[in-house]
Amino acid sequence: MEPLLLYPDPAPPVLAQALDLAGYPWKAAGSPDIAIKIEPDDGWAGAVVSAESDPEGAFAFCRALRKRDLPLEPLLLLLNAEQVGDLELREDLFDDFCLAPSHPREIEARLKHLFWRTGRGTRPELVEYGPLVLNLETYQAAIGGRPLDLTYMEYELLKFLGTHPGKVFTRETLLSRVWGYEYYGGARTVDVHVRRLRAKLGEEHAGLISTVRSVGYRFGQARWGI
Amino acid sequence: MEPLLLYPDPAPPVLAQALDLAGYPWKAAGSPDIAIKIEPDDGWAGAVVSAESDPEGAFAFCRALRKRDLPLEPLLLLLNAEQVGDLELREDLFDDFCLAPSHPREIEARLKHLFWRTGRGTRPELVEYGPLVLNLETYQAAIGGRPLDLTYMEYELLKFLGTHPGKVFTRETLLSRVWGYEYYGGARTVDVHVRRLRAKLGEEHAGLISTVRSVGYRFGQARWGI
DNA sequence: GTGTTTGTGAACGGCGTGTGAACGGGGGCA
DNA sequence: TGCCCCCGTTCACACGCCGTTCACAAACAC
Repeated sequence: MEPLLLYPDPAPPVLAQALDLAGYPWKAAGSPDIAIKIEPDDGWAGAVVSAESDPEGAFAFCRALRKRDLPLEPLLLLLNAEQVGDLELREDLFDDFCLAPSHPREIEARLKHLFWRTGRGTRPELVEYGPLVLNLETYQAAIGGRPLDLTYMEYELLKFLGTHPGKVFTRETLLSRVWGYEYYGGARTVDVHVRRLRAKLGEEHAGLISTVRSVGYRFGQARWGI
Repeated sequence: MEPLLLYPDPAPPVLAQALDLAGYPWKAAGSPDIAIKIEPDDGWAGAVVSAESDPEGAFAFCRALRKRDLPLEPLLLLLNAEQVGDLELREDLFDDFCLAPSHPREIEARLKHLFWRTGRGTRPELVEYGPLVLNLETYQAAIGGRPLDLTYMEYELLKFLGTHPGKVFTRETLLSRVWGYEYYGGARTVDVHVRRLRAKLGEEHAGLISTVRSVGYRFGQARWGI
């Protein structure tokens, strides 16, 4: 996804943190000239402008973005509560605004709605580990760009393992976490599913799931930290 | 100026006070039926819906307003901070939202911006995906240029799926989002509608709706980017 | 070498889904 | 007011996928 353009530079820590949390890439610029200079080839996904510390500069920044050949949108404006009056007669400079103290989830929700409005759709929720990608919204998986045709339980198992890379799980743990707490089946069921997963991952990536003898299974490389 | 439509009835005191302060006339209604009954000849200027006390009812109210021949807009939604997550998959139900405790001046500013925005028509009237085209204004559908003769529920289902291409929905989700929250019917109803949709789409395009076993249905192909 | 643990192939059976058909309520029309 | 058609809903049944289990072979530990 293309990055969001932020103002000012450095961006307000709360804003940067909120965007990182929501998974939006971003770059900050302190002036329209710099924004052009660091603009990616694919352009900006949108802009988030904070008018909290320097209102004049912020509005000038917005105006510059709107005057481009391809007006930058969507544009989200961050304000202090006392600055609401400043919005008057500046309706064309922004698409939505957010009042401080702005909660990260409000910023995220506003960006989401803005992207939906402008027809760009939202980003899919992905689980990634090396060449493996799981799309949680579409229930599809791919390894090295090749789509995987997984059954429901295979997908659920791989999703669980993929969200806890490096960690070793016993069969009992997997049964309770993936199959459900009330599950009373044989532990060998896990083995069979792991085998089928390895087969579908292909010889090249079968090693992504490793066996820890007398314990259980591990996805990805062992972690030595944390 | 035409009045704003408020929900619920009686309207939250803070909201009523904010609108009075800003000089917006308004009327409150507790249900879509009442809203129609007390609607002025010139129609509503817009709506402000509070989801703070009764989220279920509020969203149902929004949906009813959007399903009218002339969808009511703009629609401003008032929420508690914890309800932000509820906005997911409901992007089409509102044009802007405002988090409690909402300051009167924020509500005023948002209404002002909404009116400025909607003066220029921002809501999409077409839903397109590949060969499929849905005209939201005329309630007509076409696939590959060939008109589709869809019933009301078929159209609503296809519209919902078509506005979220690639995403998998459970039958329960579809029932609540397309049929309505208060719906308590069998999940197999969805199956039958999907079957009829596939039949009307024709053998060539029946694959547009794919079954995800043990989960639900997906429209169109998965998106791996953006 | 022996015992335990895991990989492998195959078969069973349940459950989720597709399919055809029928019911029944609501709206249009006479 | 009565009729009839449309359409949303529900039911019964069949099919096939897929989760589960088993028996046996292979690998590893001691």
